[in-house]
Amino acid sequence: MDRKSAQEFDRTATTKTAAKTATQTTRSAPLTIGALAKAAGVGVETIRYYQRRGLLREPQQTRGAYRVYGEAELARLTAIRRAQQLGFSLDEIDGLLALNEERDRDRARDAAQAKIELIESRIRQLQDMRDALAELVHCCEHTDSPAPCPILRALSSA
Amino acid sequence: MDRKSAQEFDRTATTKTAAKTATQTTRSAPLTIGALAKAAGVGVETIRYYQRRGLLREPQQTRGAYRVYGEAELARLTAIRRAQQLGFSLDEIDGLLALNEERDRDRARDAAQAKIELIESRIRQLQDMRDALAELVHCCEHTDSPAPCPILRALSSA
DNA sequence: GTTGACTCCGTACTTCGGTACGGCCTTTAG
DNA sequence: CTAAAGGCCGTACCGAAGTACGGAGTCAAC
Repeated sequence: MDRKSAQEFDRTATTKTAAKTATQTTRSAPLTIGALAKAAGVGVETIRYYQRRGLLREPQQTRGAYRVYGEAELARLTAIRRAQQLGFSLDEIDGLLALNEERDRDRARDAAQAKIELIESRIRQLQDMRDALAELVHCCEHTDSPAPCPILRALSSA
Repeated sequence: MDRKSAQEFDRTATTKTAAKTATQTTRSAPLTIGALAKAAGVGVETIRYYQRRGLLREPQQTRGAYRVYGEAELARLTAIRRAQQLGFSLDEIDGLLALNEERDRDRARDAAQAKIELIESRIRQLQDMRDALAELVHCCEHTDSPAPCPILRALSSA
C-alpha cells in the first residue's frame, strides 16, 4: 500500500511541471535511490534526509516495493547542490526552488542580494579577525626573546 | 596552577570570619556566579558550561553552599571572550590559555598563524560565493522582463 | 519567618546538514 | 533456491557553543 507521502504543500506549484513530470520522469532514466545518489554525487541518506525535510518529493512511481526516480529528481538534487555552493541554506533553497522563473524574478534577485550582503558582512568579520591576528603575530616576531608572548599577553592582560 | 595558596576548607556556614582576613593574591571582589556572569557579560549557564567542559575551574572557596568567584575567574572569562573574537574555538582556547607566556611563544605564534590561514581560506570561499551571486544579480538586472530569471535558471539548467 | 531571588545539579533541547545503526523486506544474480 | 546487495524505516548521533528546564536547596531581606 502506498505511503501517503506528506507532500501536499501546494505552493502554487506550477501545474505545468506537475503534469509533465508524470510523463517525462518515468521515461527518461529509471533510477533506484542508490543510482540517483551516485548520479547526483550525494549519499543515499542525504536523499532520504531531503525527503523527510520536504525538500525532495518522494516519487509516486514504484517498481515493486522500491521507489523509482528520474531526471526530475536528479535535476532537483543538482539545483540544491548549486544553491548550496552559493551559500543558501536548505530552507532557503526550498523557497528558492518554489519560485516561478518568470513571475518571481524580483524575489529571486532580492534573495541573492540579501545573501550577498550577509556574506560580505561575514567576510568583514573574518578580515577583522585576520587583521588582529596578523598584528599579534607581527608583534610576536618583533619582540625580543626573553619577553612574554604578546599574543598570550593580549588575551590575558587587564 | 601556582595560584592555589592556603585556603581554609570552611564548610560550616556559621563562620563569617573569612571575609577580609585572608591575604590572598588578588582575591579582591567576592562574586557569586550570577555577579561573575554579569561582570563578564556572559550567562550563568555559559559559566557552568565552561566548568563542565574543564575550561574554567570551579573555585574551591565557598560561602555556605555557594561557590565564590574572584578576579581570577573574571580574567579567565575575559581571556576566553577575546580569544573567541579572534576566531579560536573553546578547545583551542583551552590549549592556548594553558601555554606559558615565556616558554611557549612559538606555539602561540604557530596557532595564530594557522588560524590566520584558516580564516583566509574561508574568506576566499566566501568571496567566490559573493562573486558568483553578484554575477547572477547583475545578469538578472540586465535581462529583459519577459525572460525567465537568470538566477533560477542557473540553479535548474542542465 | 516567610518570600523571593538566587544557586546547584542533571538533563534535554537548539541549529545545520547531514551520517550511522539496526532490523526487516525485497530484488536479483548465480 | 538461496544469498548478497540494496531499499525502507525509525531513530540516534555528530560537532559547536551554548540555552532551557525542572526540582531542590539556600541565602538574604523585610
